[in-house]
Amino acid sequence: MDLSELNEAQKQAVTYEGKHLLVLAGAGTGKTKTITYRASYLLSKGVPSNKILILSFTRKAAHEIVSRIKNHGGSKELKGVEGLTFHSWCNKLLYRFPSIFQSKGVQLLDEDDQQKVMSIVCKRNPDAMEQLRLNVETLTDLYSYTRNTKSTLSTAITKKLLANKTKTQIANELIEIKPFIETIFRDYHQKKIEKGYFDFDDLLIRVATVLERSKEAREIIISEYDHILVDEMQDTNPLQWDLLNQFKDNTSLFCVGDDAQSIYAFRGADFRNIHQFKIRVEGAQVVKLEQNYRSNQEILDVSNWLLEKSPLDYDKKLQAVRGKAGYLPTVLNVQDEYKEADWVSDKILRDFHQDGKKFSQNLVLVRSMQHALALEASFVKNKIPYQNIGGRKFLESAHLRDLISALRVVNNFNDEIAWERFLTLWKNIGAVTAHKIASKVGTLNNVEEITDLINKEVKSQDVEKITAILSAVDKNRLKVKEALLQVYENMESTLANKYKLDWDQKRKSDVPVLTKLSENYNSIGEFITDSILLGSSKTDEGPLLNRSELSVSEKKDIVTISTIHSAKGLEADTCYVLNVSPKTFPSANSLNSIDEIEEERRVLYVALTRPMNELIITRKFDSIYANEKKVKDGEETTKSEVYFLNSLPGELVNQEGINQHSTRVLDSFNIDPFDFPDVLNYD
DNA sequence: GAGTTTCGTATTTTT
DNA sequence: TACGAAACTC
Repeated sequence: MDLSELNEAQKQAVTYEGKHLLVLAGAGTGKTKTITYRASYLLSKGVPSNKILILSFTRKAAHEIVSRIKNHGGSKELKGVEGLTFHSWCNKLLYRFPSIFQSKGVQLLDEDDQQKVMSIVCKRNPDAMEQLRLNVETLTDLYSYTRNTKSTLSTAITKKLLANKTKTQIANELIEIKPFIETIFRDYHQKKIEKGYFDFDDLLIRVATVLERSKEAREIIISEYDHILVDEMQDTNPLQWDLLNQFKDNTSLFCVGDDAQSIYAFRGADFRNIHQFKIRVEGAQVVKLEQNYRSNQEILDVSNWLLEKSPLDYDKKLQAVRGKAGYLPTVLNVQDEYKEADWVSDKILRDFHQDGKKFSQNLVLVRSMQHALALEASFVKNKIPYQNIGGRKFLESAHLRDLISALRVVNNFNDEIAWERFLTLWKNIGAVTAHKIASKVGTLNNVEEITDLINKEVKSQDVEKITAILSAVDKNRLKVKEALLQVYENMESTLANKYKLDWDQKRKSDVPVLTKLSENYNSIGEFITDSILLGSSKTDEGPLLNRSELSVSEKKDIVTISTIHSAKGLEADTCYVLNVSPKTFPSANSLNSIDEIEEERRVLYVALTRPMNELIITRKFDSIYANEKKVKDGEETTKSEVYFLNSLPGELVNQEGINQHSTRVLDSFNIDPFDFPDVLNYD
C-alpha cells in the first residue's frame, strides 16, 4: 500500500501496531486522510472489511470517510466497511439482534415526535408545569442531556438551567424544582414504555445497558469487530464512551479528535473522552498531527489569535505548511443582512466571471440557518446555484411528515403521535377529535375496525379520503412506494391547501423524491425507521439517496451554504463566515457560563479554519450600538460586552465596508474583553 | 361553549 | 414551524 502521501506523524498513526491509539489532530492536519488510510491499511493487512467499524457523530462525516476509502482503495472488499453514526450503528444492532436487545417492534421517535410526547406528558401534569415555568423544549433538552452525560438529575439541572446562579441560589432552586422535573421525567419514561416509543438516546442506552448487564450478549456483540475507528472523538459524550469502553478488551480503538473543535457540549459531548484517553485505556498511545495543509498562514494567524484569547489552554498553534499567501483575510462591516447578501453574491459572481472560480469553491458558513435567509434570496435573484447543509432536513419537512404519518398509523396502531398528525390534517378535525380517536385505536386489531370507528365518530367531509388512505396502506404494507402513491393521491388537495403559500413552487416537487426514496424498501416499518434516523437532507449523499441514485447534485457546480456545526471536516477555497457580530458570537443565548462561551469560541474557530485561500468574515456594525438595548433586570450589561472580535489586532485583517461610521465602529471594538476567571478546573 | 381555524410572533447548533 | 390568543362555526 502506498503511504508516500503521508507525513511522518500520519504514517506513524496509520501503521500503528499497538492496540489502542488516540490521534490528536488540529484543524486541516489531515484527520480524515489519516482515518481513511488507516482503514485501507488494515484492509491491506488482511483484516476482513466487516470487522472494521467507522463511527462518527454526524451522518455527513461518517459517509465522507467511507466514500474516501472507496476512492483510494477501489477494490470490492471495501464495500463491507461500515461507516455509521453512533445512532445508526446502535439501531442496526437492535435490528439485527432483537432478542438480545429486546427491541422488537419499537417505534423510533425523531426530535419533533419526542417533543410531542413530552408535551403530552407536560399537559397531564399541569401542577408541575405551573411551578416550573419551563417550556417543553427545555425539558426535552434537559432529559436528553442528563442521559447523554450520565449525570445525576441535580447536576444536569445545575448545569443546564442554573448555570449563572450562586451556590445558595442553586441549592434553593434545586430543592424547589427538582421534584417536579422528576415527576415529569418519570411520567415520560412511563409513556414511552406504554407506547413502545424509542427516542434517539434510547438507541444508545439500550445497547449500552444490555452490554453492561449481560456477559453473553457482550461476548457476541464485541466479537463482531476487530477495529473501531472513531472520528470527531471530541464530540462523543459519556454515554458513547460507555459504549466504546465495552469493546476495548477485544477490539482496537483508533480515535481521532481535536479538543479545539469540540462544539457539541450542549448535547453532552465531553472532551475528557480525549484528555483522559490514555488514563482510561491501558497501553494507549497518542500521536499528534500539527502541520496544517489546508490554509495559508494569514488565515491560521486569525484562528490562532482566537484560541489564544481563550482562558482555556488549548496548547495549539497551527503552522501552515504552505506558508504565507501575501494577503490578509477580510473583515467586512455591513449595515444589514441584505447588504451583506448583495456583497457576497457580487463577489461570488465576480470571481466566477473574472477569475473562472467555480461556484463549488465557495463555502458560506452561518451560525444558524436563519442567518442565511437573506443570502438565499439574493442567490435566487442572482441565479447563483446553491445547496444547504444543516438546518431542517428533507424528511423533517412538514408536508413529507404528513405523508409518512399515514404509513406510521397503519404500521403501528399505537402510534399516538402519528395519529394526531394524520387526523388533524383533515377538515373539521382538531386536536380534541384526533386525541379521542388516537386513544381508542390502540386496542383495535385491524384496519377495518379502525375505519369503522372513524366512520362512526368523526364528522368530517374528508372521512372517505381518510378511510381510503388507511385501507390502501394496509393493502400495500410490503410495497412502500405503492402505499405512498395512494396516500398522496388522496392527500394532495389537502396538502396543497394546507401549504398554499409555497406548495406549487416548492413542496410539491419533494413528493416524487420521497416516492423514489421509498422504492428500495419492501417493508413500511423499515422505511419509517430509516426516514427518521437518516433524516437525509435533500442534497445529502447519505445512504438513502445513494440507494436510489439520486445524488445528482454533487456533480453540479454549486455554492454550499452550511451551518458551522455541519461544516466540520469541510474545506473550500473561499469561505464566507457570515454575521460574526456581537450577540451572535457568542450567541446571546449562550452567555450563562464560561463553558458555554468557550464552546461558542470553538464554533467560530471551526468556521475560521475551513478556508484554503480566502477568508471573509462579515459583521453587522449597527448591532454593536444595540448593545445597550434591552438590559434585563439591569443584570446583563457586562454580558453584552463579550464579543470575540473585540480587540482583533488590525494587522491580522483587512477591514472593508467602513464608511462615515468607521471611527465609531472601531472605537467600540476596544471595549475591554469580558473578565474571565483565569483558572478552570475541568475535572 | 366546545371545538376548529386563523393569525401574529419568535426561532441555535445535531442524532 | 409551533405556539397562543382571538375569531369563528356548529
